[in-house]
Amino acid sequence: MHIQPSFRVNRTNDANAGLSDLLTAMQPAAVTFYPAEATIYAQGETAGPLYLVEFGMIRICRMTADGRRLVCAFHTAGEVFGFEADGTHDSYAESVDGAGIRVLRPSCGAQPAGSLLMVALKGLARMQSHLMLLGRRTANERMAALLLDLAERQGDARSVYLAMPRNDIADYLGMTFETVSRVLRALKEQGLIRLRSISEVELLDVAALEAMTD
Amino acid sequence: MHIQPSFRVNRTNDANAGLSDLLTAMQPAAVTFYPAEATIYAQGETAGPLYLVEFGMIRICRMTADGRRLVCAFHTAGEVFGFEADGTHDSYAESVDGAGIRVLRPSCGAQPAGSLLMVALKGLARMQSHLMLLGRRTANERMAALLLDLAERQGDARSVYLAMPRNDIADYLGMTFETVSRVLRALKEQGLIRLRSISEVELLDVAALEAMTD
DNA sequence: CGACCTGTTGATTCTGCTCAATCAACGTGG
DNA sequence: CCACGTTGATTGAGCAGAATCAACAGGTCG
Repeated sequence: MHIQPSFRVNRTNDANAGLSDLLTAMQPAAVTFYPAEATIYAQGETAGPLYLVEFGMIRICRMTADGRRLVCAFHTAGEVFGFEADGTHDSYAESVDGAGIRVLRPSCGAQPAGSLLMVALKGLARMQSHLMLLGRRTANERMAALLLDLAERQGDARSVYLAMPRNDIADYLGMTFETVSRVLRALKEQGLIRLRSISEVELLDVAALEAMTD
Repeated sequence: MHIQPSFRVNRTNDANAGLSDLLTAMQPAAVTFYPAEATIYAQGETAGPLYLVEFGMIRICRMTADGRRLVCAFHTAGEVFGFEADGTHDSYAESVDGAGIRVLRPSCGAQPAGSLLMVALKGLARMQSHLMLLGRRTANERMAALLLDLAERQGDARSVYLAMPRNDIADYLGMTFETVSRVLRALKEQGLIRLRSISEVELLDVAALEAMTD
């Protein structure tokens, strides 16, 4: 069966596929700096533009009525966030460690829907993995998956920098920060990782970690 | 701040928003019938067209290497599935109870990216709720959320028909089918629901169920 | 009727949570 | 410089919710 270009997606599966198209279609605005813990948009706020991370780390969160929080996603340099199906944000975005954000305004003539779709589809794929993580994986497996994911995004297969505190990791992995501590210790005692510092993890056995995530 | 039409989304927030646009842009093919348990596409298969559910129910699944399954989504009449970020499906789709599916082929002249994006964004929103469900809700709350979701999609606020077996429900909610049974019993004993039959649930206290989901 | 499949229920185990103490790293102010 | 308070991380003890293991009931189909 044949598919149209609008369906077909870039075979070159680099992390920034579609991004260059998107940028040429947008008028890049200036970079705004958001200090640590600063809010980029709030839950319930009217949605509008998209945001491109230039540097630093961003978390997308949701909160239940009684205060339980889930971190839906972390975003680092080169990633786009701010999609919303209806007019309002049903999640909120905050800077984790101080981040530079560029607002993407659609330029008049261009039709960015194609590249937008591609970025949205990447988000879908990422979320599906996250779903599997939360629904069908143990605490150890979840941590292994996060470490490998971060390592890949940082372009370093051996060492991972944890820009976010334990609390954020816990809310991303669907557990408590105490369990995050314990799981890190467990992985350490299995010889899979080493804790260089509180926010620097050395991956000693990448193969074993990957075996835990599938 | 002003946003472009391509960003703006239909304010009339009916379930089928964007679908009519999509259908006019596509050449609707004939409806294919998939019997219960039939595979629509497999994990690892090359992705191509999109699929529109005409009747019946579809499940989108993922499987870990050691056989743990997660149902990422259920789709009923009027919903579109089959999106994939890269060229291959990293999930698989099956008919739950016998379903009619229409393959959507992009027509040559049209530019379906806009309506496609809208459908994809709806999928994103739905998945985010599912993430919260799996990450931060108890078994009872998860079941309440599913019941309300199905009731809304069936257009009936009082009664829900469960087209899928307990096993599918369990894998959608990230638990075991035994727990599904127990949770249904717990909700029944709390006077929130009534089990008309094995696959028919009457919602006795919608307000209380909604209070459990936020 | 018997085999089988789905669903329910019970008993027990176990993973991860709750509650709580401790510790290290900082920043502040006397 | 040191005492103090704060915050984030680690660790421990006990507990709870859901999983696992197992038995059993009800329906369907050969």
